[in-house]
Amino acid sequence: MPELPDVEVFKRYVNSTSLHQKIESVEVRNTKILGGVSAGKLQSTLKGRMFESTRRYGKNLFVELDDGGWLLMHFGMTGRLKYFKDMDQDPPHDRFLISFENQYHLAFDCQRMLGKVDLIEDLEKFIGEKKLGPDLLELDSVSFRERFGGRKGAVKSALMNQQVVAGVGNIYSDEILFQARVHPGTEVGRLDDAALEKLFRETRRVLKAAIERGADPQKLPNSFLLSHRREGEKCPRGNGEIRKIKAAGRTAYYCPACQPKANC
DNA sequence: AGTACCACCTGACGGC
DNA sequence: TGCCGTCAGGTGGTAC
Repeated sequence: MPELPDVEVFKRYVNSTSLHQKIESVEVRNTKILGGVSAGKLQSTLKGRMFESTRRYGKNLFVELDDGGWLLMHFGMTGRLKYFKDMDQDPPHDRFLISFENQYHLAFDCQRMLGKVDLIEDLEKFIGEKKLGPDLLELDSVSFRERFGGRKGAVKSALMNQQVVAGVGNIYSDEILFQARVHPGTEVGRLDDAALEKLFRETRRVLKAAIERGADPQKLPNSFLLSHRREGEKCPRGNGEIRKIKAAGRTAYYCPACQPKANC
């Protein structure tokens, strides 16, 4: 689940629940979700501190501590956050639990444990080391075209490559390509400036619409592919039947009628 | 530079 | 009911 829109929603969730309160305790329930930091270091660093602000870059969420430094959260495939008071509300796959002085808790729930929690000193350094491309909501259309220009390979692969542009994964790449009427296997080099411009606009429109609706698939417009990700399902534009293929190593859903393979 | 494949994990689902 | 293979929206490594 957690692509750019989801992580942006998590960021706003942290902003509205967890800032400016003293952290009373920290519990690491499964060390597999830790990045480079040890459980002890994480506990000693967070205890007694407060969260001051948040930042998102691609699919990464950073939470700033009141004495500098950042808590990094990456949600993998199944990560999410939950803020609650009574421990009977503790989510089922709570791997990392922060307890505040106000008796509320923030849980990092991560069923498949592919998410990561870590401590970061320098955001720019982190982004540089990961070689992340620009965040998809931060770059303009010129930079977008530059990032794609001269690349080889399939457009879906490029959209999902965090080193090209950061934030989009399998689900939203399908959505963007559907909205832009581009077949997922289209070679990037076959897209002219107009097509890249269209792709850029649809990327922004899709991501922003998803964020506005809390990244909840149920709340997205019916014109979106997202809730029709089943083979044989009718295309939301009424043009064809949704098909499932392997593209860029992932399962891609698309509408052959809206997204013809003609110019791949 | 790109791609294909595997690994990391748990859990849900369909077939038998 | 139970067992087994397959698959799932992410990332990173390796080999080609």
